[in-house]
Amino acid sequence: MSIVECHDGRMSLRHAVLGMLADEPGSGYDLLKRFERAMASVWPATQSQLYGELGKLEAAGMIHVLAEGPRGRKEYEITEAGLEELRHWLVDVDPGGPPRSAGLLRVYFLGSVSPAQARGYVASMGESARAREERLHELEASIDWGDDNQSVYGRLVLEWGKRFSVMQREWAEWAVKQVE
Amino acid sequence: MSIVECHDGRMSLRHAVLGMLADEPGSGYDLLKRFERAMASVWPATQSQLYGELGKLEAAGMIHVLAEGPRGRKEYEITEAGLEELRHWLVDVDPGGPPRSAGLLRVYFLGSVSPAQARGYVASMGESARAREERLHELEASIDWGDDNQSVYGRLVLEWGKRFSVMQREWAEWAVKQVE
DNA sequence: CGCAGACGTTCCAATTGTGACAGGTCGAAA
DNA sequence: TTTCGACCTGTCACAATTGGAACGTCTGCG
Repeated sequence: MSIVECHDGRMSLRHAVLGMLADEPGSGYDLLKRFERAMASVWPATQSQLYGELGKLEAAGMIHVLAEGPRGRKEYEITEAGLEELRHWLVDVDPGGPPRSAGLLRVYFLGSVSPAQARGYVASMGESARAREERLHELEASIDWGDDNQSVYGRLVLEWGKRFSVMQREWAEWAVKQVE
Repeated sequence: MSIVECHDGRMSLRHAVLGMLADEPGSGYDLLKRFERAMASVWPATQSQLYGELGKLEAAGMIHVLAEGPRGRKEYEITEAGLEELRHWLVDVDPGGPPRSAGLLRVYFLGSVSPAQARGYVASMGESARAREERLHELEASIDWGDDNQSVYGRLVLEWGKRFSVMQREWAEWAVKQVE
């Protein structure tokens, strides 16, 4: 049982960090910013988690300190072992079904409130989907897309978000009519 | 600060339990079965969680023991306070954006593996979506839908699942072409 | 009878996520 | 010069989630 245990269960944060560092080295602070900017809607992370993970990853030899900056800044770089772990995670599939959704859970129980309230709730789901749709369109327009990997795969994720939002909005419109 | 604190943060399991009991009284074991059958893909729960929540909910006065059965079986029923809490949760909206998705997270980092592998991964996402699509269609056919609340709102959730699966499959088909 | 298997509850240990807090360094503007 | 905001690292306590083990009770069956 080596340090690189095969905890095949979740812990995707670890891989999120590895993935960001695989793209480009950076400090914990950098990663925090990158998480906020690019992945807030896919995999939010707090500072506590990030620094904790960085410490564990370094101990496990998956990343190492590339350089130290002004204020104790530690710039991390992914190691060969880290890259291997990342690829292993990416290839050994089984993303495990759709994740839990508090929004949908609520729909199950809408029988406990009045039809009018239920309709209101579903409508608000549609509205928030529409708002997300707009935000994503703006985001798309504000980024200058290149041909690098990050652009290609980032575009894939963005497109997914757009399609998801459209689906949710259309579903909500349909659902409002059903609750009558 | 009453027992019914306003921990507005998550903890949807509590409300999932309340929702199930609002629909129909039952024991922990019953709920476990119902969770497996109806909500496995929306909000999975384990026995540890269920029994724990039941204890806390009883202590908080949101449910009470309706009857005791053969093997120490305790059949719970939701109380007025519990119903109120459930409705409060349903109405005080803000479901909080789309949840984290390990599947999408991976897409971000596909630049770390070969295009062929990336294409393979995206294709597998499409395939699993297609499989889910089929399962849901079978599920739909196997249920005899009535006009009760459970049927109406259950149908809404099912439809959401179907649309989600279709979206994901179509996205995957599109994405495979992009990775070239 | 004896026992497999469903029923039913309870406890525990480990991991992960959240939010607040504590502290230190640097650059630039007032 | 002082002060402020951005930078940068870390720790703590708590809640939520997961997974498994332990343990007793009833029912049906050979």
